[in-house]
Amino acid sequence: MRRILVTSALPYANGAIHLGHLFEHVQTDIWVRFQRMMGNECTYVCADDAHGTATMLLAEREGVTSEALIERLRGEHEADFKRFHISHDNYHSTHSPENEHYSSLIYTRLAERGYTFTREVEQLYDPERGLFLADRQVRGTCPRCGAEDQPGDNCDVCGATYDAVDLGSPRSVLSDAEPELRRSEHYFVDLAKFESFLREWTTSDAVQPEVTNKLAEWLDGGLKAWDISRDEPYFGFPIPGAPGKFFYVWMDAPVGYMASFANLCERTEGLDFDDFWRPDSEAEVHHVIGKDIVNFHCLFWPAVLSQSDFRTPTRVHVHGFITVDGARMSKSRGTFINAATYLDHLDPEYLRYYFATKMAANTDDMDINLDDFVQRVNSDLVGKVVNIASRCAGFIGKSFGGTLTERIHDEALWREVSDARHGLAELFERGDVGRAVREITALADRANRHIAAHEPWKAVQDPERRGEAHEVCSLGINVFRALAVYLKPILPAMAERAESFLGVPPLSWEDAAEPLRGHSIEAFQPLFQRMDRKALNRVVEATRGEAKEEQPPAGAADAKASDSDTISIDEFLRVDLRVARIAAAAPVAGADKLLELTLDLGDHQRRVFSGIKSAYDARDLVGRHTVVVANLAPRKMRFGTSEGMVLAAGEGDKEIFLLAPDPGAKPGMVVR
RNA sequence: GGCUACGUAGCUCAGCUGGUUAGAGCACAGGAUUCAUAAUCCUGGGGUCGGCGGUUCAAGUCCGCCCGUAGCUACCA
Repeated sequence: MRRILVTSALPYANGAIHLGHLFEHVQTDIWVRFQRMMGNECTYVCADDAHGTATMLLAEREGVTSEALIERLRGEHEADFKRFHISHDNYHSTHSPENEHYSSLIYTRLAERGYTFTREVEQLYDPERGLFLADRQVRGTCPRCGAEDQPGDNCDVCGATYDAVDLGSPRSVLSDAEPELRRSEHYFVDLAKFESFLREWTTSDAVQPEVTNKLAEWLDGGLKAWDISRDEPYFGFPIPGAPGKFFYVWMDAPVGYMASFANLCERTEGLDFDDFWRPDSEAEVHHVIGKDIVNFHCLFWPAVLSQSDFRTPTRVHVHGFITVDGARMSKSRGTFINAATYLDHLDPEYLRYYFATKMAANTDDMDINLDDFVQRVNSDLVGKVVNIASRCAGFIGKSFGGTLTERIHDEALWREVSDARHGLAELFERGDVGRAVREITALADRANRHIAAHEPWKAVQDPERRGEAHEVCSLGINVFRALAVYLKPILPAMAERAESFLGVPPLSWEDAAEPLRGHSIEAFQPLFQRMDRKALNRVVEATRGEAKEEQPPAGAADAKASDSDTISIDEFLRVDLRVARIAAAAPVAGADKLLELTLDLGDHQRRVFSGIKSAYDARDLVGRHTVVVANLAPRKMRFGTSEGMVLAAGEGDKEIFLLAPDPGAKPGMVVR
């Protein structure tokens, strides 16, 4: 028997559980339930990630203490996961005594052994709020492309990466105050000292190959020291022996896995913390995470564990991200769906099943397609799998006294279904659940074909073929039972209903090895309802509603798409057309169709990229007047941001004719 | 900008180390059937495998460039 500890990434305590969290926890839960069905001891723990500036500020905005906020969210998160049948053995918090203990212990051991040091750091400080600002809490002008109001770590417009101190005219997002540069002593983990260990660990089978590649990038670039301290005020744990300094949230977050487990051990007979976490432990530790946090889990975390007398993870399972209908989840599109909103309208197992069809062992992103979602659930689960039980149970009940035959009608078919348990177990083990689901539905197809070919509804009328009808339907029930075994990690509630229909104790994986013979079953009750597309639409609508509540001032006419071919005068007037004088024009290095135009709009100048190079020479344009769409949303282009569009006629290439007002028009004049 | 991945039928995806006419499910069309939750079975149409170029007897598969998407880029978590 394997002894396994499994974790999902800790949801952050600043919002509700949504589809993204659910995907990860369902994925983990399927693996965990599979391991348990195989007879392994599998413990699954998680916790809320409670610390950091973001929680602190959110609590402040809500007028509650950080402790009250995180306790409320922890309760909500735990309840949401429960309703999705996520079988956490413990759902703890990183703001716990156990976590403080282990975080301090790990830090102290690293410090004693010379793996930490301190250094003065210059950082922007908000004088009004009295705290140091993270890069994301500062906005200003991009030092590379000059775009205004960009975050302090990288530019949304040109993609440049920089430090917040390099921003032009910086502002604190908390107070709008101008930040000051202040010095402060920070604590670091000297990651460079772990390089040879990490080279080995990251190329072991603890991570997927593509993750090894990604990690090689950091290793090859040279590991920088990891800043693990933050100055007060900060919601977190004080660093021992360092007044006013707190552990950075990412220092204690992974320790939260240990802490949650320790908390569980304290009240669980036979579960011993050290059995799992001592360096030579033979138990397994598996982390399931998204690809955005591999550096924390595959560099920092194994590094600190390796030198603080703890074992390193057996395996880190990295998954990709989900998009909905081809786009990132978005509140305004109604696709940033919260667990609670979903549960108001739909059965959690629909989503568990659909997620399962998408799961693979790689780090590819996966798309949640709402139409596909409904189709897969209805045609695969209800139309194929459950249908087998549904179409056979009636005959068994009405014509054969509710008892299955001793004999198996088609040994070859049964063997095929039964033997599939070996291959399917391998697929579940390595996380290739999508492929497992495809194989399971293929088995359901086989059974439906077999039933159709032997026509029990006709055979049952014929005294000579009555026995055959009984055998065919009995085999159908047995196939269904095996499929229920295979689907049980994905659909635990459906499996439970199947167990009571079949009159059997909880199914384990090896139950698929042998069929039921001469066994009595209960009357059939629908095991799974078809999914209603309208209910899914209501989820999307409700999510949009939540978005509106949160951001009332959103432009009302904004998203309104007109069905008609004509537009109203009001719609036309929303287009702000202005006369502009071309103050400067230059080709763009590296672009073969673009000219960079500097336009004078009377009271200000702006930069516009225009695809007119094929028809105009830059020098001929300077001084000309033309017409520009002045309120077009700025467009991020490879060479910078275009702040408008000049109007021209023609098909392109040499056939481009720039619009020009008659003489007398002045820059900035409104065009109607 | 750099890095790691991904881009195959309307949709979701399979195609291992390059090897006969590129596959599946769903959707769609036609037929069969009626036991079953408008379920099932049979047949069929549908793809210049993101684009261009290269290596090779042979490329969806290898190489280069380009386009698009996602994540990362170490102080958002």
